[in-house]
Amino acid sequence: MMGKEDLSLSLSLGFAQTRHPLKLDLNPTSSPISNLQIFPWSQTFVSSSDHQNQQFLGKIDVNSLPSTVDLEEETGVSSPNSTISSTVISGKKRSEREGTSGGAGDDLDITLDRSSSRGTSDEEEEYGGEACRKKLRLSKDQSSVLEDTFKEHNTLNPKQKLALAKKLGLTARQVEVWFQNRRARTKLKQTEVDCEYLKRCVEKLTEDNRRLEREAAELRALKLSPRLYGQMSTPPTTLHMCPSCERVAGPSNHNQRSVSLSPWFQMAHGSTFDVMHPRS
DNA sequence: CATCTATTTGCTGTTACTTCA
DNA sequence: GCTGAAGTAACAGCAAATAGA
Repeated sequence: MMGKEDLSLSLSLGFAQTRHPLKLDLNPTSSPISNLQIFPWSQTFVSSSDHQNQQFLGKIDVNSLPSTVDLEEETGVSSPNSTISSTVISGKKRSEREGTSGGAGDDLDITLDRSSSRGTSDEEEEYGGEACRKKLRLSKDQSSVLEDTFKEHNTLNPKQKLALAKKLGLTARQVEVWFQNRRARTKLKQTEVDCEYLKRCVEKLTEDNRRLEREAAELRALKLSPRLYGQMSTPPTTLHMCPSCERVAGPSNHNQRSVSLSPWFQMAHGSTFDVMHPRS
């Protein structure tokens, strides 16, 4: 079984979704998320000849396509070292749809891929003619290899999928499902991290807002006091807000993070006021 | 070249099973 | 042994990309 620690190892904003990229760039320079590991393989590999694929090929020989025995595995014979139980299948729409597919691709193994483990005739025979949904538990070794492979590539091309399935004694469909679920878990974990970060941002902004409102009220009170206002060497109107960046700045230090304030303000609040890192 | 259709692939949400406290 | 929660394998449905007609 895989713990949360395992998941956290693989968190990445670079989660490769080529069609639905996760675009959440909250703060590229200071976000805690930026500390998370960005995998070098986050770009999806499509061609079997690219570099990442070759790295993968170094571990698994994808050129040796599954034998006849492997094809039999594809039809639902599960790993001998896996725990198997069965239950009545919930639905077969996809199986029916995909079971009729095939023939268009030049790689039969790949074409058969999605129709495997979906209540084929072999499977039905194995479970007494009743369509069954097998729920197996992957062994530690299988999970470990899958996890290692996922760390290198979070998607697999058909050849890699088949090779990995062969290596693990699983069906290509099982490998595909595992990777789908693994990507989903990664994304969920990342969403949780992003959510926590946004929460902290909201809390900080809320606090900043409160503090600024307090300070504005104090400034208004000071301005209404004729004695204090008359002693000011610089009128409070020397504070400006930049219309573009909306930062408060003095007359000569536009866009600086630490803003020098008028003496009357320093009296009340100290020497400087950091716009981005106000004192709490 | 534009359009249509079939196929593939990944994502999301759900279901069902396993494990564990 | 029972139970609920958490984890996860397997699935359905959908959308987007792609290839071929």
